[in-house]
Order: sequence, then C-alpha cells, then structure tokens
Amino acid sequence: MAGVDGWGMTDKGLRKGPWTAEEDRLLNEYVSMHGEGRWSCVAKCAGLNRSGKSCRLRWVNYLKPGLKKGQLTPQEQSIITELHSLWGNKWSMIARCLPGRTDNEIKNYWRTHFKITKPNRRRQDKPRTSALRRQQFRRQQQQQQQDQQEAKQKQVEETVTSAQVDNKQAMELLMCTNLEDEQCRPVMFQDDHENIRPSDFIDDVEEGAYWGGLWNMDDVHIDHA
DNA sequence: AAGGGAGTCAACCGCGTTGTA
DNA sequence: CTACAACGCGGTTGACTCCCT
Repeated sequence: MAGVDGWGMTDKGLRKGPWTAEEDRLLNEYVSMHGEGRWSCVAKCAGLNRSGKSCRLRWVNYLKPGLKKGQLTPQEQSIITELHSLWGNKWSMIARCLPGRTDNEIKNYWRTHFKITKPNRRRQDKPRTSALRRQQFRRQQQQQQQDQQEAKQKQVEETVTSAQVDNKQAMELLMCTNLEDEQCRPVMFQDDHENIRPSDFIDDVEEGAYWGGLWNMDDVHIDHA
C-alpha cells in the first residue's frame, strides 16, 4: 500500500516515510505546548498518524530547538573522534557532549568518514516516483528552518564555544559523570583497556593522522591514575 | 548532455532497558 | 513478581545530490 508520497503505511495504518510540513507543524505545536515525552500520546493527541517512535525521532533529530545544521566543525570532528576512541559507538553519549548535534548526525558522520563503505548496493532499478516531491519539500523546509535557526544560532554558538574552549573542564565533567558507573566508563579506564587501541575502532585511518587531530590530552587533567 | 558511482542524510527497524499497572 | 507498554539506542536502509567520465 503506498502513501500519498509513494511511501508505505505500517500494518497499523500509520504513515511512514518523509515528514510533511504540516506534520512538522503539528508536532512542533504539540511538543512546545506539552513538552517532550509520552510520544505515543503525542502521536495520537497531536493528530499525527505516526508511531510514537517516529514522532520522537523526528523531534530529536530535526525539530528540537537549538539543533545545529550544516557541516560539523573541525573542533566537533575532533571531539567525535576522541570520544569515539574512548567510548566506541555510544553515539548518544557522544552527542550529549556536542550541543546541537544529534546521535544520528554523529553516527552518519562516523560511518561516512571512518567506516569502510559497503559494496554498492544502490542503483538497483528502484523507482524514483517520490524523489522530486521529497526533494522540493526538503528544500522548502530547510529554507524555513534556516530563518529560525539563524536567530537561534548565536545563542547556541555561545554555548558550544564555551564548551569547546574549555576542553579540560568538559573532559573532567565527562569523567566525573561516568566514572562512577562501570558500564559508562570509557574503555580506556576499564580494566582491560590495555588491549584496546584506536586502531580497534578505526579501520582505515592512519594512526598518525588520527591522533594528530585530537584534543591535546596533555591539557586534560585526569585524577584517577 | 547523459549516465553511473560515491557520498550524505533522513528515517525505519530491532532489541534492550526502564517504568508502571 | 510478572507482564506489558513506552522509551532510547545502535544498526541499517533508501533516496537525493554531487561529481566524474
């Protein structure tokens, strides 16, 4: 069964696929009035024919105020590389250290830049019926959001800048937050950390280049050892 | 100019965790 | 204590854009 835009519906009759401007508006309205959480309720109460899961994802990755759009800055890239070497694929944890960036964004960035791309499984004669509509919609949305984002950008940048400038403080915060919980401890602080090297996480990046872009760890004071 | 491949990003899926009745 | 629902996370997929031939 195909939806209005060529995408399908779930077996429960819920919409799937790209969000429309109207859906975004409804979700935005509802969340700004009632707050985040209770996503299945949001889906019903806001008049969205979507799963709660889909609503949450859309909000977190796209509609949430303060999200940064566009390319990751070199500083952000360094932080991602560094934290990934510590925590592995803990995208949500890494995202928490980068205000305005989402786990999905970071995950995509990592896969794009550091993981071996799979053999091309694309271009398999798939129909492209909804392509143009989807593209137009995306552009329209980006334009709308760009206006909003610009207004918020300054405020967010101030936060980001202060977080990045003081790497030491940020690192200490991270360590304090996680060291007490064994499962949250970065791999380098776990008992078997000596067996883990950056190359275990990064397949096709030269180690020199890898370390070259990182934070200066000498600046980071860690009290544990 | 057209076609194809690679890169990028939004969204879905499956599963584990947590909260609640 | 158990069952179920909701939530959150990581992995994967599908589609669009860009660039090269």
